[in-house]
Amino acid sequence: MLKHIAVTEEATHCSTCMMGSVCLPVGMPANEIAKLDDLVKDRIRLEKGQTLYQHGEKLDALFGLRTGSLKTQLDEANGTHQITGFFLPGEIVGLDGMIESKHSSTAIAMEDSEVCVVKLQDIDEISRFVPSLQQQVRRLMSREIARSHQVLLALGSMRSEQRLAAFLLNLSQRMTALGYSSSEFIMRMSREELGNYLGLTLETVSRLFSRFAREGVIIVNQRDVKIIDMAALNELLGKPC
Amino acid sequence: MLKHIAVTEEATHCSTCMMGSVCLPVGMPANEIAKLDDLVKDRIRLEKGQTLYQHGEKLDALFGLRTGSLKTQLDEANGTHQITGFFLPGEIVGLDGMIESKHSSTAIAMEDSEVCVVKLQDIDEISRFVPSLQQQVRRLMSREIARSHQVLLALGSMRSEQRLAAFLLNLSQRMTALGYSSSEFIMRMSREELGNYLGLTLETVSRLFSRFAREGVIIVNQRDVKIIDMAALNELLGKPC
DNA sequence: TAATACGCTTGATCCAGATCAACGGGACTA
DNA sequence: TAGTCCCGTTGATCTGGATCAAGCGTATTA
Repeated sequence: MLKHIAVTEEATHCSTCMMGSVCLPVGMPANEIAKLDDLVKDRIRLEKGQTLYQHGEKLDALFGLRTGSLKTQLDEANGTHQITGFFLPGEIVGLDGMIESKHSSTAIAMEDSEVCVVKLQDIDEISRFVPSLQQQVRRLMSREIARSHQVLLALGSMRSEQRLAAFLLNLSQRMTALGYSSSEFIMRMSREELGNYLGLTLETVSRLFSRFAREGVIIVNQRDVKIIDMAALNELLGKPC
Repeated sequence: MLKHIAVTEEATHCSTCMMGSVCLPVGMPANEIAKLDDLVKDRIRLEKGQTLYQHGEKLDALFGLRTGSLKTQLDEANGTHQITGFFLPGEIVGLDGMIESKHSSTAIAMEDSEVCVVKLQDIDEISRFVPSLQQQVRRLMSREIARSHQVLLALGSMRSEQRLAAFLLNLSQRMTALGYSSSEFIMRMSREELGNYLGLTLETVSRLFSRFAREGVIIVNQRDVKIIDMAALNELLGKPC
């Protein structure tokens, strides 16, 4: 059962939330953000491994990740699954599959996490007074599409080492946006989860980490990664450094 | 230069368009669709190979494909590209990358085509009087995300034969929605384009077509495909027939 | 403290699909 | 009518990453 928390304290309003600079309101005019206080009436606390929503469930809200990390995955008929995304604080989960008002994927907490619940109904309501909100939702959905396409690019036309390099660089950027170090971070996912996401086996992922470390590009200690040679990773992707 | 056509005739209004059942208005209440007449003020005729929009260009409209077919692709630094989607009549192009109001991909006509131009500005305008329009746009974007995730599933965890099977079944469904035969259709893309999309080489795609034909699952004649044994394709995907 | 489990690493081997190569057929051109 | 181009097919060979297998370190439990 999901653990709901009524939002009463000041700190949890969008206008005063620490995450405002990266979360749902990002890029909105300040005077409009101030009007978003009624957007989040509810939060949910998730334990590691707990499911936020499941494929087929009714969708009536988006979720802004406050703390922790989530993964989304498509469950297949044969019992396997494909991970479609890893989410960090400030990122919005649940944008996929509003078709028929049903979720098209499953979202699972990779560690103890907390999400803000944003009812679609409230979005429509508040949009009347905050014109930029609709555009904001469009922008966020568009970002999700673009993100998917980037993964598609990786899976469709990159070799294993390039996929991992692209992943590490992407994670690095997102950590920076959160105010963390761009070169040193802890990955919340297992080798298996990462392999699944990147279309590789866990063994290949493990070997790649070892190889990158041997070549002095990174330092790895289990899930703790330190990027030593950012340029080398970029070079792998054929990008000018 | 893109060829614009002012919309004056009755036939091109959304409320009376033949494509209404599959295009942007799909699923909207009839009385609301009637109010969409000012949504499309402009159409564009594209010749085969012509570019509708390019990565980085300003985005201020969505495009409803009226006739023909398009592909979207991400262009890479090294000159290669990854095709991210094939679009049939009634489908909406341009949903990706409204971030920073810039297109994140390139859209190219695979044959002579025609698109309806839907200005974002007009969507916002008309939404005031047609509440369901915003939800509709969300639904369409969500469908695009779900679609990307399906491709991601194919690229990430299917073998080559499964990818082609999934593609053929998907195409079959979409042709049905358009009122065409579900079992016989012409593919507008080359083996190379299909290979690119599916993360395979053109040779592998060609061999798969030959093999499916040899096994009596399909009949292929260049780009003309006839599905003989739909169940066999479903079986390849591990789905109950 | 040992025992079991889980996640990660590393080695050996295998194979699906890539790559290299040749050819064939239809469409367009001169 | 031959010539050229483009696209698709098919064969031979190669290889990146999968698969199979063993062992290791750390965390959890008894």
